[in-house]
Amino acid sequence: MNAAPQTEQELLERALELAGFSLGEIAAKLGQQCPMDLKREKGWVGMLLETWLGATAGSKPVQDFEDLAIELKSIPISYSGKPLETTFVCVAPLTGIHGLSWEKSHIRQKLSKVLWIPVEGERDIPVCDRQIGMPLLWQPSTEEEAQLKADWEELMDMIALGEIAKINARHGEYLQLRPKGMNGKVVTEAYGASGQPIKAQPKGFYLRKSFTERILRRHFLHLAENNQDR
DNA sequence: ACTTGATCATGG
DNA sequence: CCATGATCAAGT
Repeated sequence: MNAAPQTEQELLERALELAGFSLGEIAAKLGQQCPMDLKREKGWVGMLLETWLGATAGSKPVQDFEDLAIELKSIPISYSGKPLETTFVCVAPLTGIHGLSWEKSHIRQKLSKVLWIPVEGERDIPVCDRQIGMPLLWQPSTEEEAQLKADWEELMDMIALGEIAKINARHGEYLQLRPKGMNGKVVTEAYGASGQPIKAQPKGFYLRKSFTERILRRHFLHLAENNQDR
């Protein structure tokens, strides 16, 4: 519905205007029905915000706001203000990874600039009543990027060595690999232990809650400090 | 209580 | 199948 924002400032202003509205109010403005729960429409909140803000990418493997190089992420928040879920970033490449570096990786590109929009996510709040929070435009600090890079290199080393069968969600301090697919039967091409092609379950990169919690806390604590001065 | 592994919808 | 958008729910 809404046209793509032309500048970062315009995108931020639109996101700021969303704060305080409920998902049901925004859905109504878009002529959409609000689902009773998210069991069968897990991406509904993210799609709603994309539509409202004028995201352009669709299902292309680029940032939501390609021209602005900004990725949009909604993040479900608990009553205590902490993330209720990990954050999916992108699928992990399992083949053709020879010579791939963090600097050239898809995930680094996606995380280079993210507009986080917190949304109430407790299941006892009806979806239509859940309120949208203050947006946060984030770029990884030097430390954060180093942490992500370290995890990424550990995980990608396992993939490159054909150890995909050994990978589980326990690897990686801030970035983890988890199954990504319609169900456990979906398979894709990967490398086996001796370099031979094998079939494996597709994997996705997810940010652990401890990482996103720190992003949110740092930002909103900073705001609180600034407000004390006024 | 919390995380891991599984699952759902949609479009190309 | 691959990509996007994620949350559910079993297991520990």
